[in-house]
Amino acid sequence: MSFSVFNSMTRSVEPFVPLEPGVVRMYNCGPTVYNRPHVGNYRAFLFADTLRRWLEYLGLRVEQVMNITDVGHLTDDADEGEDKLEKQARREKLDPWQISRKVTEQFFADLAALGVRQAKAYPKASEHIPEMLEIIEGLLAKGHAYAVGGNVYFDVKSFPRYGRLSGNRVEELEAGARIAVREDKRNPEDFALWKSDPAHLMKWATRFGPDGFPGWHIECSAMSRKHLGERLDIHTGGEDNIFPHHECEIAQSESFSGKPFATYWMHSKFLQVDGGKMSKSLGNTYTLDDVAAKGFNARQLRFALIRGHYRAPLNFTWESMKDAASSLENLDDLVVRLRRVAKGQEGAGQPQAGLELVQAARKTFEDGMNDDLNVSRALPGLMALRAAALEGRLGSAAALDALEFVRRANEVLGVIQVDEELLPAAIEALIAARQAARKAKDFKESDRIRDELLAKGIVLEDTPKGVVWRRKA
RNA sequence: GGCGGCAUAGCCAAGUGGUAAGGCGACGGAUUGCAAAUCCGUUAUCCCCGGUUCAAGUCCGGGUGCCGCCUCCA
Repeated sequence: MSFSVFNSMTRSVEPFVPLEPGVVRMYNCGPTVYNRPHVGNYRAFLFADTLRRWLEYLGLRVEQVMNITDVGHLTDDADEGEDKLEKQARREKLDPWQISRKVTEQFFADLAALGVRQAKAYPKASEHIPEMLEIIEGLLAKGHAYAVGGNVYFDVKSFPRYGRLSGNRVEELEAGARIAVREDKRNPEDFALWKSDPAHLMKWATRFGPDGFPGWHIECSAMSRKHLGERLDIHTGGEDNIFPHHECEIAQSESFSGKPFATYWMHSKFLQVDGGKMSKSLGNTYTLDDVAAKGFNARQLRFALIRGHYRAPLNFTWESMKDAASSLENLDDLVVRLRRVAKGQEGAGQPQAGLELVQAARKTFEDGMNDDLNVSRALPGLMALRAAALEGRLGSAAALDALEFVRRANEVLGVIQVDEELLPAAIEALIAARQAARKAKDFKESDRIRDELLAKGIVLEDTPKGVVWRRKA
């Protein structure tokens, strides 16, 4: 079975075939850095990371680029529309550049904590103004855009395919318009490539005027072109990006280059919280710190966010967070068990026993991931392996094979504790002291030591073959 | 009003028309110095109403509910 993905453009699952064999050029819509990202944002970024990791598992080289939008978007389309970065800057009494720098650093720190692999580049909108202007000039020259005063608009009527991605029809958009139409646009659905406003703080002087700044969509067209070329294999984003953002990107990029922009459009579903929407007013836009305050680490959050299918709504609750943590603990335990079987400390007598179970587990995992990154379908492969290990159906050679597989699977999941941890000598001594106390039937002392270890996060299990320890999640 | 997605056990969540994966939790039993872990067992008329079919969670029609977009929120 080969890798298939759901393409938002065709609304169907298609086999994934890169333009150039062996290489995938992928552009991920990144954050607007005016506010620290929250669990909802992480879901979208973890989806992109999982996709990249799966492509790498399949042996493809992934050229991944994620943009950092550090030029403020207007909060609305009216003339006095305020931009998010500038609004936040005023709130914090900083200038917008300081805000974007601060939030960008925070964003990278969060990604690192979540175990997200680094993209090839994280281009910033503010550093690609010339590239944007090049496209704008090109669109003007080709008659796809027009300048009015200090503003430049894309002429949507010049691009008949506009609306294909979102399924929106221009006529219907007009009917539903709720924003006062700017009088300088030829048509209400035209969107800005470049705007001018003397009151704007982040601005650049061009032939259109001294106080200009880019429209929202142009940055992605410019930066993807610069870092990945005119044609992309995959373009991702949250489902909210489909319209207008991606629709406009397609119009600009394809009108400019005359080539198809991205082959596959992939969008992740919004995260729900407590069965409803996540919003600042409800106070449920949790950050990594909020999650930590509830006693969960980033690894557990990563697992909670990737274990559902990226295209299905995922309901985030503290209970589901706890479930995920417990489930993950068992995956960690799987590795520990396999290691013991591989060392011959337990398991089936025949080293080769259960090799076919490992093969089946691998197939379950790969079939699931190949099916449009269906992590929920893939995970039972690992769980089945744990059951096999517990039931003593694996021999040492099979366990070794299984360990290898789990290690590889975790290159994709990025959540399992696969490396063997050695305990500090002081802890080892405590375990030995407890064993001595138990032998002497001094259970009061042995239980005291067990509690002491538990407080240090070490759980002891007395198996028929002796005591084993594991780290409490 | 227009476009799109979703609805499966207490909770999370798979499911390719052929008789409901997996996880978390709960309950009963075994095991244990007590626990933990583990083992055995129990835990779903698949949102509602019609229809197609030998057969529907899966297809079709109609409801209901939730989510997203409709000019700058992943």
